[in-house]
Amino acid sequence: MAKAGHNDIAAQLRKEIIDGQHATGSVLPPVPELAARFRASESLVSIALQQLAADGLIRPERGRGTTVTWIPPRLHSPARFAQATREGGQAKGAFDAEIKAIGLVPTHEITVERAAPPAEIAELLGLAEGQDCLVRRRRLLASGIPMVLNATWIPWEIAEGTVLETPEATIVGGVKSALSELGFPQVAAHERIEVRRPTEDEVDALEINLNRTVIDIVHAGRTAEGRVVEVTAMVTPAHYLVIESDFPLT
Amino acid sequence: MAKAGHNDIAAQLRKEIIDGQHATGSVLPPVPELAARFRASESLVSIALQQLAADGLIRPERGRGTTVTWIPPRLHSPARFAQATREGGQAKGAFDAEIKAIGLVPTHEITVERAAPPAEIAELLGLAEGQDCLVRRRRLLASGIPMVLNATWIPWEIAEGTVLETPEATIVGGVKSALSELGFPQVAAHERIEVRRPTEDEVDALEINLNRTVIDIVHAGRTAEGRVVEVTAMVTPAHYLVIESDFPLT
DNA sequence: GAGTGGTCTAGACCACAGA
DNA sequence: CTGTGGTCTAGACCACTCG
Repeated sequence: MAKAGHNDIAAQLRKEIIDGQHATGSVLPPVPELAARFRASESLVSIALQQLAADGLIRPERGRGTTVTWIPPRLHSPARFAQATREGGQAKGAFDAEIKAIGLVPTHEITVERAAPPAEIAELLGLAEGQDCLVRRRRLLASGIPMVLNATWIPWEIAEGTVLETPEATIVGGVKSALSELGFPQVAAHERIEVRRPTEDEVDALEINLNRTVIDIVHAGRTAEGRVVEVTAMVTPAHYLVIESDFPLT
Repeated sequence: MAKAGHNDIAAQLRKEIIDGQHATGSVLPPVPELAARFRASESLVSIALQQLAADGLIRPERGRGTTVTWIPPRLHSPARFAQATREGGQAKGAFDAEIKAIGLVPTHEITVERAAPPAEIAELLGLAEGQDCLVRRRRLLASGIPMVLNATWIPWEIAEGTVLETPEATIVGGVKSALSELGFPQVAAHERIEVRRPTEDEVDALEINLNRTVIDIVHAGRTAEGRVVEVTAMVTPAHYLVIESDFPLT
């Protein structure tokens, strides 16, 4: 291997990982070994590894080594995230299927709690200060690698004492169906997609590098009367998602 | 200023820039000065500056200094990129208005040429190998800072000899209206949104850091017969864009 | 304790812009 | 020629994991 800069080292390793020479879950050679291979200092190799970590290809851990965390084909929402959440059961099923298809093991963590929504969510829901929500939080993982953070906020007065409080398992038909049966059928939705740096909480929950970018999708569903009865916020590391949609032109 | 790590230095400078202590277009203090201020080595400051450059807040240039390139409020597409391109004239106007509103000067570069589409575009347009397109490329800048790269591909057999070949100025009513008048009214569109690392060409054209992420939106408009007559690819550095959309739930 | 990655420094050297 | 940022090194030191 000829003398290389940190961009070259990163590019070469990136290529090798994507080409499958380092399987997801395997451990890269230690830094001193890579340094020898590329005839570069260990500092240089470290910088290259940080770059790959920012892309989500690897996860270096002190004392343990550098694990490959690349998820080969991108997770994509064939129709659109909206459509996926529309049918809760299927959304879970779709995630499971996509992860299984690439040979990884999908897992889910679901928590349900009562909490005050952040200002942005409260505004979308038209809630005043002090009005709580039911929050359904989900964390989706592929073979232990966190891939998606998902939080659905529903006004407490709507959700209290209903099936929505069920934490375990997926609500059959999804949150939107459940809300519909409770008398709040949704007819339209608004979505806001943003690409940004992760918050500290997201860095922890998604176990990602500080320099990774995330996609933040905020989805608000409203009834025929115009009331927003559900806001779902999804955060996922940027390179995991391709969004596709079809729509009519007027 | 207490002793700081590179993340601290980057965070502090980021805060100062966003708070307006360093105006867009101004030049940051030189590296040795910042190093003294933060009681850190120059190498450390360099790393911090690279981090900010990857976020698009600054553009360090050898010999010249480090220019602040932050665009304060985010450029956002109120309805959706699709809607903006639908009305070409207005899209240009909307960009101009948003840039002017934050005190910067919008400029445009438009080129029109005949070229072979890349494989992905050709497939969307249903073109065989060797069939050319008319390409209308636009580069939108705010006070000299490139913000958007835009390429519209139209099959040559449709565009040849029409108003679409007009390079200067915006086609009144936009490309979609022009196509409609040529007998190809569009009734629906497909969009694919992806967040990724920039290509080398994009790094040059957008004058961005290698580590910056870009948003890539590919928009395909089709007629009632199902023929795709126009594909528009838009690339913009990630933090410049917030996408919003409204749609019905069925 | 040995080996992992993470951070930082001091300094060398380079590429480039501008007076 | 001076000052700018960019890259790289060698090595010190640290935090962590695992046997």
